Amino acid sequence: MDILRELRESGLKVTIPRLRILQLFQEGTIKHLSADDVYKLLLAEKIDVGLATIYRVLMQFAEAGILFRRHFESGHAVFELNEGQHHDHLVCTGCGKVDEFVDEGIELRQHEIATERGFVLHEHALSLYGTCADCTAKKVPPRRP
Amino acid sequence: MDILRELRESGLKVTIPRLRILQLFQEGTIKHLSADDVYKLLLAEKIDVGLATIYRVLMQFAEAGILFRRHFESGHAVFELNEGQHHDHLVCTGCGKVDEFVDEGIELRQHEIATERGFVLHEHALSLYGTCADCTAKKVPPRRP
DNA sequence: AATGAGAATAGTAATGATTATCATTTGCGA
DNA sequence: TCGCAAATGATAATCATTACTATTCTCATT
Repeated sequence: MDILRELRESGLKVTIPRLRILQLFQEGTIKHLSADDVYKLLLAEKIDVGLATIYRVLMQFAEAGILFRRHFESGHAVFELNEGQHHDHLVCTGCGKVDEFVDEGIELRQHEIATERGFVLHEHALSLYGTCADCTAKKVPPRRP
Repeated sequence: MDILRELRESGLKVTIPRLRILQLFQEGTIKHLSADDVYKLLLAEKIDVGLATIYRVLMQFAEAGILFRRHFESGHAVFELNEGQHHDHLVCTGCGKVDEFVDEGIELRQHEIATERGFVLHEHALSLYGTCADCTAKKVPPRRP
């Protein structure tokens, strides 16, 4: 299977926790998961796994480029599958929904800005915070993220 | 003084910790300070202040719009003076230096993107991570932020 | 200037997310 | 199959932040 190769190529042994965690992300039911989210989901599947293992594995996956780690200024990290295509995030402060987008113009401009200032750009994080259509309809007030 | 008015207008009483903390930011020697940075700086000035007070005051200042709270995905928050003009950040992963910039084009595009997706935009955070000219010269390797 | 009510403080305990430790178990190449 | 390094689960430790509380301080009113 594809998952197995991906793990082995990263020098990681194929273990139950790693397989299950990777599957969770590949199912794609929820794209952004925190360590605790993963823990609860696995416990619900009656998989005997320690929280420490989850943190370890998520970190290794991020190192290996299998997952991305994001922050969304919420005090805890969330992870999502690296699907090649870079993208930024649009987060609803009402319901927590996360939308994704790519804008070539913004990407380009970022590189120009970095270069103008003598920086070599490695990475960037752009998150927009707002109220989504649903929450606007429900009159959920804006909240600082 | 101007600081006094700013505090009173926010409904905050004028106290030593608040004055000193605000001064730290207004001096502008370092623009981005974490709660712990502030704590250490005040202790160095022999000001008897509790860490809890710092967190409380920084939060109140942020609520009052006197300071901004930022994250830079480093696991802890940093604060900076609200000088009216919105700006984004360019962070060097080598030495931690933080540069600031504003780009009207990016700002505009962000609003368009949010609107296209039915979001009402309240706020956004754009941080570019790279290696600054100095660190490039010193061959400091890139690091994930 | 003295006073008093409520706000603010320092110290510390508590919390939540994450990391380190370590004895035990497991994957997998020889 | 065997053996050993790698990985795991349980738990303690750490780090940033928040909650709690008795004491102190600010400031509008005397």
